[in-house]
Amino acid sequence: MIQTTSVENYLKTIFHHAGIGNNAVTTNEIAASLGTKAASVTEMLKKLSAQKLIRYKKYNGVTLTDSGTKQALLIVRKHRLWEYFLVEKLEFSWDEIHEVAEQLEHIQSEILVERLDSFLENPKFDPHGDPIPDKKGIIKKTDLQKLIDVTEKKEAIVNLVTDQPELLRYLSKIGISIGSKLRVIERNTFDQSMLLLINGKNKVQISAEIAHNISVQL
Amino acid sequence: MIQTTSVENYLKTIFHHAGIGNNAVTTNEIAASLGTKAASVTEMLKKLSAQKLIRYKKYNGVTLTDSGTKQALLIVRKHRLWEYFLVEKLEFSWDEIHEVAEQLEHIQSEILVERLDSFLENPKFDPHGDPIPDKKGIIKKTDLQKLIDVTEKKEAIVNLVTDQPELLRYLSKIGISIGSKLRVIERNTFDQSMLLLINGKNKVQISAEIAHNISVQL
DNA sequence: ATATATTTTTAGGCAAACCTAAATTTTATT
DNA sequence: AATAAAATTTAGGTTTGCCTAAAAATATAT
Ligand SMILES: [Mn+2]
Ligand SMILES: [Mn+2]
Ligand SMILES: [Mn+2]
Ligand SMILES: [Mn+2]
Repeated sequence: MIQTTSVENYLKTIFHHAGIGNNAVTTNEIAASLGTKAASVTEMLKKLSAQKLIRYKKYNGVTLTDSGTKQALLIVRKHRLWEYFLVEKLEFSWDEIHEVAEQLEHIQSEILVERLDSFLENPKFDPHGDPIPDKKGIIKKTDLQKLIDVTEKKEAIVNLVTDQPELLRYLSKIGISIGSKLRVIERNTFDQSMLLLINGKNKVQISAEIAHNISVQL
Repeated sequence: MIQTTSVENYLKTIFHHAGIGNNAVTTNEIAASLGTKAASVTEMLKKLSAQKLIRYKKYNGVTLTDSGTKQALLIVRKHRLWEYFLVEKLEFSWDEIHEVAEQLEHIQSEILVERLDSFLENPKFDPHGDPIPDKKGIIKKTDLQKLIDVTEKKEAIVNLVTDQPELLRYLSKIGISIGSKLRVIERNTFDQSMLLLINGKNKVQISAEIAHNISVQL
């Protein structure tokens, strides 16, 4: 079944908020995430439920069904493939791509997705380090840990950052990108901020807020 | 001003039907072209007119204003750039691209269009031979003539074909593509059908209907 | 010139997706 | 357990873009 852009955005939002455990997602979370009001969300949840894309019991939040998950994964696949395309082929920077990918992810054409995937040589991660689901919706999972949890003196490689333009521009400014080698020189126990050595060159102090949005591999 | 997909499709349709002279386009023509009803068109014409995208006087058809033309040209530019991309980069065939381009043409991002144009190395014609307007909306005009008007014994190069999937598949089947060299061996004066020699190799008989949809350069 | 046919517009409705305000249910606090 | 607060749902509207049926205007044919 072909869905409207709106339905696709609801599915994607529920998918992202449910996390790996497919936990129940609340009406308010969805509303906040989509920039709509709770009343509008309730209305849409009834429609999604009628289509068996979600399990919905009044006042109890929602979970995606297998069908809903499958559709959400396809949208995520398209979003991330397009982001990869924009960076690798069209020379966009990583903070410019999300908004455009939000539009491109809704283009309906199976052949387009598969040809794009081939053209890009089947990338496994998007420019922010998020895994790209394969045609069947399977996501490669890597074991990452948040930079905020890395102990003093340890070294780590940046593998994933949160896709938020402001954060991304800031990271670019201080010289952090996917693949950067970080050494945690010092952790401030008061505010959780940390002093980093980036690629063995520059020392930079980052807030806990920033450290929460960077994931690394030791 | 950002327009809805629907408004963009109306502008594009009016643009295509108005032709080079910016002739008035009728309500029924638009309805037929968009697969909507005349009543819906009338309603939309009022909105376009209120936005000064068209000149509209009841019962008199419409013409695009400069602003309307400019917007239509941008959509046409995007449509044709995406078609070029699909064929040249993603290995689509010329009959598979129109529907996808109908969706892609509505992606709103100026930077995307310009980066795509650069990535494709500023193509001047799409896969059917239609000229791609440049950033300013300027279209390269070539002097072509319809194959139906080519006199017996003459040779001509195929430069443009109508973007209709069924026609395109048929042309592929009989070996006609952009750049093919055609010799008009014989014209049937009864039904206007013609016998062609394609690239000096194959002889093929085509109907007047087909000949109307091929344009050539002598 | 009048009658007929065609085109276009108007009037009244519908579905999708949003909204605000009010009612209801659930959760948290005393 | 009763009350207050927060979350969710319901009720009633709005806008966009479509529809059918009827009315009005224009074009065509006798
Ligand atoms: Mn993104
Ligand atoms: Mn989206
Ligand atoms: Mn096309
Ligand atoms: Mn379109």
